[in-house]
Amino acid sequence: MTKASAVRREPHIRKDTPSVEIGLNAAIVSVHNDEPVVLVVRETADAVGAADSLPSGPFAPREHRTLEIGLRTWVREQTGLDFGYVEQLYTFGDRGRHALAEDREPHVVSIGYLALTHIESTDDLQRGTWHSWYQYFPWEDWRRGRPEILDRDIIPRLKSWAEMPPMRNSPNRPVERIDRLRMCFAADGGAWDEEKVLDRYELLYEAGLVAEARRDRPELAIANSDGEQLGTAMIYDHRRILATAISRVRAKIKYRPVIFELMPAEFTLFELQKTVEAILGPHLHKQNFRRLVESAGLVEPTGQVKTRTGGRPAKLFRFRREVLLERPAPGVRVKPGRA
Amino acid sequence: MTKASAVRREPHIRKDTPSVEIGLNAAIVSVHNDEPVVLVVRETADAVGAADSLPSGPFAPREHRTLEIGLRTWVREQTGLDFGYVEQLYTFGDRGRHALAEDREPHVVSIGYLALTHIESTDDLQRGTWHSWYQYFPWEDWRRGRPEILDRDIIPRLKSWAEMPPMRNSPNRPVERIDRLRMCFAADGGAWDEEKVLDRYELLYEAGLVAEARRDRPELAIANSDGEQLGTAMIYDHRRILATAISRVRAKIKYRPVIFELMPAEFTLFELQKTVEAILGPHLHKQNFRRLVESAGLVEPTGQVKTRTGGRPAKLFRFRREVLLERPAPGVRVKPGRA
DNA sequence: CTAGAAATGCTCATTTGGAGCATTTCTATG
DNA sequence: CATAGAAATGCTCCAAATGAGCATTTCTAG
Repeated sequence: MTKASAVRREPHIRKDTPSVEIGLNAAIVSVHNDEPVVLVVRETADAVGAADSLPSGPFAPREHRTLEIGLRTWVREQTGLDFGYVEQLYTFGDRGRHALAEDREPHVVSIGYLALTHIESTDDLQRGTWHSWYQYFPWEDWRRGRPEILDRDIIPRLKSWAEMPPMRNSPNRPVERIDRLRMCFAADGGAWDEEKVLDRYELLYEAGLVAEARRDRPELAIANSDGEQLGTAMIYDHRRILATAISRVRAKIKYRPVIFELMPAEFTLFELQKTVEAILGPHLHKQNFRRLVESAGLVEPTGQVKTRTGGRPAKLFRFRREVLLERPAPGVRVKPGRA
Repeated sequence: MTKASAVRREPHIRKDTPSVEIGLNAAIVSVHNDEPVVLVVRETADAVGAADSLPSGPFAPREHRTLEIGLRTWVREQTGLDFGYVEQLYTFGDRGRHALAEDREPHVVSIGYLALTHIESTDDLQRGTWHSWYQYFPWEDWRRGRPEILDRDIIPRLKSWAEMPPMRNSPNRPVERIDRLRMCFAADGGAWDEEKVLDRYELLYEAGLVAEARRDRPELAIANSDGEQLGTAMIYDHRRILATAISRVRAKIKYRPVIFELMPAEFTLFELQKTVEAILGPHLHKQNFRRLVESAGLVEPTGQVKTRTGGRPAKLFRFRREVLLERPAPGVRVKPGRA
């Protein structure tokens, strides 16, 4: 390979570049009744293979001044919802990976976004279908202890996949598979890391255990047709985008005060804790949680109290914005990997 | 706004969507002689307005099976370098933001990547131009204490920008500007957060203080033509991508063992510390750093020692891969915000 | 042989984080 | 009205992690 002499003069302007379409996809997350939920647009069920999808649409540079404006436009059109907080997650170049490989389809690159919102009104509730995110990822639901589906369905099937001789053309040696299984699913005694949602989904996809994998690589369907469905499938790569979203929120609330995007203006500390636990999984010591958020300066009392809590009235708090100016990375710094 | 009834049937396939070109850009980072460096492709200087750029090229879905393969292809072609570790950073929808707004140009969306590599040979050194990243961001260089450019040029000019009445059409109220200034640049007594590289660059861009802003919005050029250049400019949005890359590495080495991508196979703990300090800024207590990486299980001794270190010979260590299986988020957990 | 520079080993005071006991103050109920 | 039950809150204790610095060991240069 020659060196810098090979530099092309104008690498950015090529007339013969085939066109690419950009899809914008929003994982809109909220917490309702202590349940983490995501806004899905249900496709009509009369079509065969209909599946849930995230609000989404193509980026039209002439109409949308920025990617984010395009996203907000599509979401507003499809659900009527105006969300506040949004951040970009990731750009996937192979959505519905092999399924759309036919050369006549325009190649679609999809950009996933995470939006956080608080459901204020029943109106908000009816703007689409809010589904618990655990419907798509039942193995992530540790609220009632370690989910059975792990030891009953997932780990055994992944184990046999990991021990299988890797297919030709696959760069994965078996040792790597077994290691990834251990890392992602805490197979032998390791600690469960609640942030590895995406890694787990991608492992299941590679192993051909989620419906999307069988959809994209029909040759897998025969081998893995038995056994329980692992979560509800979604259209294209939307479940992967949702997995990315969950990973991101779970990581981010620890060093950015984004949890307050999910709260009303005033709340009790226990309500805040319940919301954090909805996102991360329930494992927080009540008194220590209180000490944590108060001493971090994340909240301040409003002076009001809330009665009919079932016990002693609780002080109401609000988010203390000044914390952003005081600390470099303010967030609910619960320790990772103890769900 | 109506609700879910407005859902479009096939939001992903629109024949009338204008074409978009995707640019792939690599910030290839290394550490050479304790200096953090990035691989730039220098444009010929004979053209007016020539500027440094990152290795980059358009994504061609027919030729490139994935985005990442496309990126590697362009980098190999332009520099001859094969890097190992790479991760996607962010997708920018408005590169060279207003400059290319002419409707006839194809709209370009650029995806930035971060690659980490160790410079093995002098051959690697000659594959392009390795520039210290502080050439582009002199205000990030705290190796000899707080950089003078901050108090001499940056903060005063940002202060007057923050106090200026916001332009019409701008949603920023002055109070927000002053707060962002405080957050990003630790204006009054706050702690400098070494991870906020991108935030600082974007603030300078908005304030019209970097050359790219004057290039994209010529009306700013008059107001801000005086004063020192703030760092070397780059083509399109490449400096923004580099800022994103620096932010990401600085954050990531704290919870992922990516620092070892920058190291040779064997190294002394002090060499490791120097590399970390090159990335983060120098502020580490030697003995505690050693305790940190050893007790975290990040490294293991090879049994060899390295002499001619200028003093007592140093034990050689290597990265201990098993740590990935043992800990959820292994990294050099130095405290944030103390550079 | 000696000074200087690094590498290494250890100690000590603080801070932070995990657990649990004890008290206070509501609501629901007989 | 008195009492049980449920939460909210206040505090204490202990162990682990972190920040600083002193002391020793073992090279190289001169």
